[in-house]
Amino acid sequence: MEQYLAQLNEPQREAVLHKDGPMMVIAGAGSGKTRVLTFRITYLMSLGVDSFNILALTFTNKAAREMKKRIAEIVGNSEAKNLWMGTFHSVFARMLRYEADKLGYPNNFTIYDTQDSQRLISAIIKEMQLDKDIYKYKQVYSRISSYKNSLITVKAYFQNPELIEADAMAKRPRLGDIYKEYVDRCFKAGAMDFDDLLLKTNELLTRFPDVLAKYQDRFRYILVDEYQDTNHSQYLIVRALSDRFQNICVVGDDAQSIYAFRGANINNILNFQRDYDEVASFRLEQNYRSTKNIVQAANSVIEKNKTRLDKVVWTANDEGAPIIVNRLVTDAEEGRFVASSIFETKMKEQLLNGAFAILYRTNAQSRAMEDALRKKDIPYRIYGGLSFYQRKEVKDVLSYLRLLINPKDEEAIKRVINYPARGIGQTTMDKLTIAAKQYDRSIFEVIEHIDQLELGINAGTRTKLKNFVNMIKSFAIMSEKEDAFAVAEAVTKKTGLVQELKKDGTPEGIARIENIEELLNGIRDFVEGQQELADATGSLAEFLEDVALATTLDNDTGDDDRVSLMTIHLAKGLEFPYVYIVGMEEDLFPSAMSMNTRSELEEERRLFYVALTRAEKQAYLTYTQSRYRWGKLIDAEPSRFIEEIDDQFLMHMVPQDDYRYKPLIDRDIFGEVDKSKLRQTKPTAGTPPPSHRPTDEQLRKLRSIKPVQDNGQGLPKVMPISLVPGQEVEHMRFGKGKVIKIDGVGQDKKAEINFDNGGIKKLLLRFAKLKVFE
DNA sequence: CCGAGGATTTTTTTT
DNA sequence: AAATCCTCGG
Repeated sequence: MEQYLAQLNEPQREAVLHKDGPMMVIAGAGSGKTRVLTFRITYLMSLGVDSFNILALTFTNKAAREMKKRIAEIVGNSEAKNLWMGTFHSVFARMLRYEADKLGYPNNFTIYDTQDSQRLISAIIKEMQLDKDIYKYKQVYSRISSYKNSLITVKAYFQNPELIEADAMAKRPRLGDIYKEYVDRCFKAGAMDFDDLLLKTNELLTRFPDVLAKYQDRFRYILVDEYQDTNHSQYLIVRALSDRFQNICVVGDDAQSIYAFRGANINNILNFQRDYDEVASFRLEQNYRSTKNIVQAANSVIEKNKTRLDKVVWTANDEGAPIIVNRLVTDAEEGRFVASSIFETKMKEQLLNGAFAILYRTNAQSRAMEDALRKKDIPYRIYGGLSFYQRKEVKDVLSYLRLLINPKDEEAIKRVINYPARGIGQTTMDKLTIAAKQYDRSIFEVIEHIDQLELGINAGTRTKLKNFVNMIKSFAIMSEKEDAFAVAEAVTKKTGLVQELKKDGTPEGIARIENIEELLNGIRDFVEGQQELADATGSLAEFLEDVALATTLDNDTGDDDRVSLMTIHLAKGLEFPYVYIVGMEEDLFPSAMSMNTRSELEEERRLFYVALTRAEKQAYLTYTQSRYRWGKLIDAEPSRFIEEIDDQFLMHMVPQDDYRYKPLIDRDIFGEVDKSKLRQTKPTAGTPPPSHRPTDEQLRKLRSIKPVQDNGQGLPKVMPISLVPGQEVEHMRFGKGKVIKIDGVGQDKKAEINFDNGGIKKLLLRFAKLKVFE
């Protein structure tokens, strides 16, 4: 053990050696928190803590796998295997499988992914004959999702007049009814959506004290990584499980909280010390990842946020090069610049492609980068976007497999009952859906009894339906004897799925066949790989669960050398020597959707902080003057975040003044850049952030910034603002102002506001996110 | 019931 | 620009 402890710095060591009781580790970017977590777990085991009693919750399954591997190297594989480690979703899905019957679910329950959920909601809206322009399925979905993450069940919803009122005000009075129907349908289909995995875990632990006691006793030591990104539902699970032994260790960085949009509540980490008694708190502030320049630049950005814990990240690393900022004319040119810059650097420094990452705010930005990289023959890999398992052809095969495991799976049957086409159309499906509702059975069961029912379906179609059901049943029988791979292969052959694609003959069709083959290979690997593990059976059900909960990063084999392309969200926790942050433009980053409230803007800023701190040696920021958006050329302005970086850490490749009117300076963006033309911006006055370990005096000063309570979290968006004339308000764009009058009702409620420096404006309250002064 | 072709909409981020 | 939805003729 000593040899491992010697690898740690003082605060890291303290965090590892703290044994019992609640503890919080505030870990700055690049401060070695994974190392602390790993060593802490091995340390606990070295003290005799049984690996069965340790639960570690990570952000991706890949992170869990890697940590497990490293622990296995120290304590041996057989011990490491017993650790419960994974994402919240996968760990509790596993737990729910054991306990499903208590909640009335089959233990082979299906996990609906976002697409399944949205399709179901879409269908419900249609069935209820609601206006789809008012009840947009995506909005309804995210609404329901945020209810679930706040533990607002259907029952709780209908008991809460404020929520009902809020939805009614938003012209969606039937939202509660949709919610109810959605939950019922999921239940009947034996399906849980992503949010259910957490919600039902909460339900399980609350309703069954004996179950709670069992898991409390089992998980004596709980560690949670990326705690700043947990939502209320996750928070309650952790609270409940750690309640008995109080051995709860949370690790996180409030400055890297970037998932509020899916319910993450930054207050979970800000209030941790209030939630538990006698919290031991540790701060990891030394960054081992990046150059001084990058660390300080990032600090200068995050300082602009009001809501944060006191923490000063510093590094003993080299000064490093300034961050290079470049302006390009279009997004295509931006791509060419990045590609040629990567090419040059790679040649000059003799680097692998893996040393480079291109990060962007939205997935749509990857295209321009891809095109440029492909032209230069630079291998790359895109993470995120549409995942492999969500591609149509792959999902079709998976739907067949899901159906034979759980015939009640409504989304699966709707997807494949007529693909490949077998003469079962919408009319028939409508009849079946109505019958299923009427008899309170699944569609599959209705078809099984089709001859006893009078559904107005003609004999020919009935035969087709029965054939379909029999085919699925034959697969189910087969799966009792054969392994997952054999079954999957039979499915692709017997359903005529592959023939259908072969017939098509287009390049897309061929690519789709290849994807299906890849899926089959994946299943084979799974079957062969998993059977070595004691508790894994390599069953089809298990494979499907893995697939449903796989994060995009999880599938990364990393065995070939490529440039990485991904959104900044996905890049959290990763690091690369060279990082290109592209699309540094207003309305793109920060996103146009996130500039209405301070808390949203602060989240964007944290996102930028995350992006910058991914870089070890060199960061590049690029922006364009115009870019294609929705197929149209849009003018762009440089992001405010560029200005927020202290100038001394930047190097602009293009002069900043009069950029709109002057033609580009004489340089070849495809190749050489005339270095004499580069301008290092003059250092500005003011206190630069500490470049080496700060003195105590400096620390005290810097830490005197108090965290501000943020109330822009969780559900408050739901609440309509009630304004009266005379009230003082603040608007993100227009600043402070006074309300003159209010008119309109509900959705159309408008306020006339006199802004101090914007004049009189009429704003729809539904859109204008105003801050009200008391 | 099926598919082609046109109209419409979409972009924030993801387990 | 691309994906999805919708309509209409066969």
